[in-house]
Amino acid sequence: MPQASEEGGAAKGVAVALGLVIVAPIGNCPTKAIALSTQREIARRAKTSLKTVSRVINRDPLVNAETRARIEAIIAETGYEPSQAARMMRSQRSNVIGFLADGVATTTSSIDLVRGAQDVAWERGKQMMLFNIERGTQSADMADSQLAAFRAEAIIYAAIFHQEVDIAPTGVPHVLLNCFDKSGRHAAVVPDDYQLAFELTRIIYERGYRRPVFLNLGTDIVASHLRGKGFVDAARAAGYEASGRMHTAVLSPAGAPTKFGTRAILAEVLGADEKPDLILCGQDIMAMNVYFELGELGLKPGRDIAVASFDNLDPIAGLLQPGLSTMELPYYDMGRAAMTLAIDGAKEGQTLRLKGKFIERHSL
Amino acid sequence: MPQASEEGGAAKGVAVALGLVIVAPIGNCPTKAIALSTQREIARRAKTSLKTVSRVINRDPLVNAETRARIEAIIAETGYEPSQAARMMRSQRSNVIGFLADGVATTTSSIDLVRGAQDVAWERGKQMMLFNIERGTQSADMADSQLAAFRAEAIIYAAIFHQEVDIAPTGVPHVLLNCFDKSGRHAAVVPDDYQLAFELTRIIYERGYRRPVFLNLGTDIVASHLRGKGFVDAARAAGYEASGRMHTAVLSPAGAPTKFGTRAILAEVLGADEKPDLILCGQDIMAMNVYFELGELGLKPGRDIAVASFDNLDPIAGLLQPGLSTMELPYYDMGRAAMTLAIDGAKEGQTLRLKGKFIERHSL
DNA sequence: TAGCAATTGTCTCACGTTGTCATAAGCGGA
DNA sequence: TCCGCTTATGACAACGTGAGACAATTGCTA
Repeated sequence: MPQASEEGGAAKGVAVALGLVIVAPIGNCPTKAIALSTQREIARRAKTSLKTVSRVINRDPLVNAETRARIEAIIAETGYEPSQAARMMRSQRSNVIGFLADGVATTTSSIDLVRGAQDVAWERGKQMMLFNIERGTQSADMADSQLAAFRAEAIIYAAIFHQEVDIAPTGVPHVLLNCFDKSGRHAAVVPDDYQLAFELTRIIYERGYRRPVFLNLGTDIVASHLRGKGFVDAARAAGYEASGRMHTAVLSPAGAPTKFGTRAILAEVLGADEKPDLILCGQDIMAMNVYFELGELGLKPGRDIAVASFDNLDPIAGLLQPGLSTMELPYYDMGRAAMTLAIDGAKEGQTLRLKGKFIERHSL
Repeated sequence: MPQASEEGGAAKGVAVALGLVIVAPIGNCPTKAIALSTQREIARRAKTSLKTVSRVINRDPLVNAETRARIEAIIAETGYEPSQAARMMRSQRSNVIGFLADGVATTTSSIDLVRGAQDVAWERGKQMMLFNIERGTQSADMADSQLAAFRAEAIIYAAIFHQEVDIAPTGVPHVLLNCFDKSGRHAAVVPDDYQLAFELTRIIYERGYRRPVFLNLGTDIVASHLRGKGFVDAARAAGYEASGRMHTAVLSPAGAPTKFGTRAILAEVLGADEKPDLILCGQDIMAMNVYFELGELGLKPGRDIAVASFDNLDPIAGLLQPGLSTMELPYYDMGRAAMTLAIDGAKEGQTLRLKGKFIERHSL
């Protein structure tokens, strides 16, 4: 901590010197009672037996209402919580579900994967243990060890973008989130990228746009292929051929820092005879880039040319001017679905594809 | 005695044979061995005692090298991990540090708070249990209960922006992260907002800018006050009076969806006799807004007028065109510092202020 | 008075691990 | 042969919880 500057006035040196002495009065917390450690202690205070306390905690009906109330009062007063460690020992069930977030937590929208999973875990009385890892590094091994040490009952493995992964099966069932295993060894929850693109394209044609250009993600991206298909199919369903209207607008390989090729593509398509009436971007960040590049060309999104996208990335999509109309990826529901599969069990290789939602703003 | 009978005599071969027969259909996973459950089981396979296995696992030197190798081989082969639950029971130490992220995880940069804390936890052999909560809701109570059930040794409470909070003391020590308690009941780790603004302003004047305008955050924001002071002080240190150059550019109260008042302020200051040569924004998102509004006024940031900001928000700061020069908030180091305090203990009311770093791009 | 239900308590065990203490084997010296 | 010592290993208890078996007590009814 080289950058730290410390506060605390003149007492600093003294306090450090007296560290041990100062520790003693820490327990003097006036607002809340001291947390008691055991049921035995509760029983002692309630002047009853250990077994009766156990009965109350485990909702055994064979307890007198008055006794139950007395014990519950003491439990509430002392803030006692049964020891998870002891419960895990006794019951031989950990109730722990691991969540390995592979780089996930560095983007805002995929936080919703975590939130969805955690909400379900709470609803179902499970403990979710979350680890931010990077695949192939020490962090992944450490997370695995810790989950093994806690005897996790299932593990959710979440990827940062929709991709294929190779996760070796172990003793505990895995659920792949935002990724899948080609061999079908694990259950998976992924966004329905085909549907996302089909639905957005349907809306685009329905609103009268006829010359959309799709600036798609890199060809090594799973979503890219699926969305391209959805785009073309929806156009055909509307009676138009759009297969020539797709461009690859991400130059960097998957996982590397993003390099967009939007500038050159925009120059080309905007210079053509038949000018596009809409730019469909593979992701909101690309759309932001396109906003700037259109601005430099003197074009205002939403007025001179429409823009649409995928992600609904908070807070960018809402803060762009005009607000970006975009297909929201169903991350929260995906998180919920993955945790549900993890708890209830899934058929081997079962894959859930979740639909997205169109978020309307003013760029379309 | 039951161990002795299992180990000895003619039953041995049979037991092993049966063992293989039984194990085979259970663990039909070809890639990795079956995870065994207990040290007793390891001992049985190694034909040794429970205690000797325990010694090997706990690096007790009083074990014959040959015996150690034999046991370690079996442990490696089976992928055995000691049960945390049992260890917690036996040692009466949980090694668990709670991390309550109050809305934190919904912004990218503050993920670094989590990363920093988790890295230190790993380095120190602690288990960090992370909960995304919202203060005052059920989620906060549930997280508290779970941490109590796991007998967490300390709790880190992280806020989404630098603010004062009121956390009642409980039995376990708290470390406040990105927030503080006015009464000084808890240790705290916060960004040194005064330094951030002072340093950025110093650089601004050093580069020859003389008419900066500071579009500060809302007046109810702690950082706002501190940065305003740093701004004015640094200007004075450079020989200029800047107290009249500050505006409040966030109209919404803290925590509510952001409403910027930048448009009106820009119109005013750009219409004045003495036009500003630099717009200093309170946060990168505001800077993004300012980019758009300057664009609509026909001004290009970095060319016609400089822009600087606070946050280094990924990926916005790098993707704006031109890239945004901004003061990075030291979230990763703050997370590390908070976990260090949580593990090693902190003086009551101790406050750590961490300095930020200037990230140079092309808007300045 | 016996019989019964409701309530509470006693006692025991098991979960997996590890600290304490005890035991066993080997070996040199008296 | 015995003692003292080292090295290696094993037996046992206890952490907090929850469950079963069963006894004890009270109050009520047949």
